[in-house]
Amino acid sequence: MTYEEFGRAVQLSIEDICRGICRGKRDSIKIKNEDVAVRNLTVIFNATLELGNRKGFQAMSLRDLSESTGLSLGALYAYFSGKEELLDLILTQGWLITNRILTEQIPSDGEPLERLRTGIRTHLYLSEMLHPWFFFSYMEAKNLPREEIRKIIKAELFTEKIFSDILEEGTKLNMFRLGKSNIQMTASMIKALLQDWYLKRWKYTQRGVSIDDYALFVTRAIEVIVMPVEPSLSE
Amino acid sequence: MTYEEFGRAVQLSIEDICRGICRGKRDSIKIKNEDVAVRNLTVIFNATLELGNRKGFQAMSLRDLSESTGLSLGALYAYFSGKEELLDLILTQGWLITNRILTEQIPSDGEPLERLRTGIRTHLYLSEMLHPWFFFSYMEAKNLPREEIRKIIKAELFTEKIFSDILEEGTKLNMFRLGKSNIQMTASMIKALLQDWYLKRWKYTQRGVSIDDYALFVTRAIEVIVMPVEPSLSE
DNA sequence: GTCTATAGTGCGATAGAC
DNA sequence: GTCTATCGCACTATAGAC
Repeated sequence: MTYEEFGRAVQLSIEDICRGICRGKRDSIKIKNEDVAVRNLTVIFNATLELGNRKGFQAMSLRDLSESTGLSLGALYAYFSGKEELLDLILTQGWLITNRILTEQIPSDGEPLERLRTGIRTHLYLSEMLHPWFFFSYMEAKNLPREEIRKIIKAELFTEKIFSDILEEGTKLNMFRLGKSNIQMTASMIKALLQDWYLKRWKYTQRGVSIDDYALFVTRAIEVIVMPVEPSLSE
Repeated sequence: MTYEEFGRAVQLSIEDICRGICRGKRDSIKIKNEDVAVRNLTVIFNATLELGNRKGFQAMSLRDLSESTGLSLGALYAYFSGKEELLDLILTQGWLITNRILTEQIPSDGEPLERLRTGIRTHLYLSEMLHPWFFFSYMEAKNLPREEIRKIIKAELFTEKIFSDILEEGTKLNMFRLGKSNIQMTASMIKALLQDWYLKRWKYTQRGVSIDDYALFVTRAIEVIVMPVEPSLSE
């Protein structure tokens, strides 16, 4: 699977996220016309992610957001009750979608090696598709209230567990060769490499490293570590 | 070398950083008594790093800082001209020290494998010793003015180059087996793993993974990738 | 060198016209 | 649904007493 194929298979955008929110919160949201609500909420979210990733969510004022969206200060409050709720909406909804796609796309059975490869590619592709959201939620995590932080930590560990489960099964089947403590460390390492893609995208873009190049590199690196005999990185 | 040994060899603390600043800025700083200046600047820096890492530098008010340091609002302004300069002081000085220690500790000649191992350990140990500073500068980087961001990017690439130089030399000497494009990707991967240590320290601490455990894991993982025959990760 | 008091600014949020 | 106008508050930074 390449990123292009993934893009065709998984139609997904910030707009879909917004539609989900509108449906879910038809009571609390003050806008009755769904098309208007979805359209504006999409503009608001994109602007929030852009401003937040550039100067930080705290530093972004609602006046900035107003200017950037073309909506007035007053109008913004028809879509959320305050800055705090805006943050919560973005994070919660993104997290729901991420989990759904990861669970859907990574087969729960089959060859561990194949599942490992699919897991790595799916996570990379998803983070590419929702790059502003992934970057935002990583960078803002530490500034959140305690309850939100617990959610984010749970999400981090959930993703890691997807990989450690695969590694564990492969080890049981004697296809991977990892000691018990190294299973968790390796899963953690996979996560770190997946995150580096969206945290340092400027670097990879600048070097002409495509997401499929990166996926291939990570896959091979992990395979060398978990497999008894090497598919070598050498050219 | 273990972390404990490193700690004895490299005496270093936030206080030393502050003394460097006081000496360097004897003109602009309003405090004449160096001992007082160093002591208070140390308190200010530690509090700034703690508050900044918990709620974000932008969200930290000087009132927070005043309460946390025990100095009054007015007194703080004897040590820096404003929030912006405070940020600049912390980042610039930390960066100077980091570069100095990395350059000092990683031998510029010798066996590439040994230099690789030393480089990994030195960076890990240094980031552990100055953990609040490393975490802070990573997380605040994106919110900085353009000129500061250029500095940080330069620092990122500088560290990466230390590793890609080692990998390149080892490849020339036929001790490592890496294609040209994989040299840079591997160096980038090393950086990502080094950064994961200080970005997710809560996770590793929680799991009882010590910094020396982590250093060993990373070293072995990288060795499996760069070396033709494996020192295996298996137990 | 450190304090208290306060000036001036820009924020989040709301009210009420359209 | 969206606007403008404005309230009350918290912020950065400074002035001047001690």
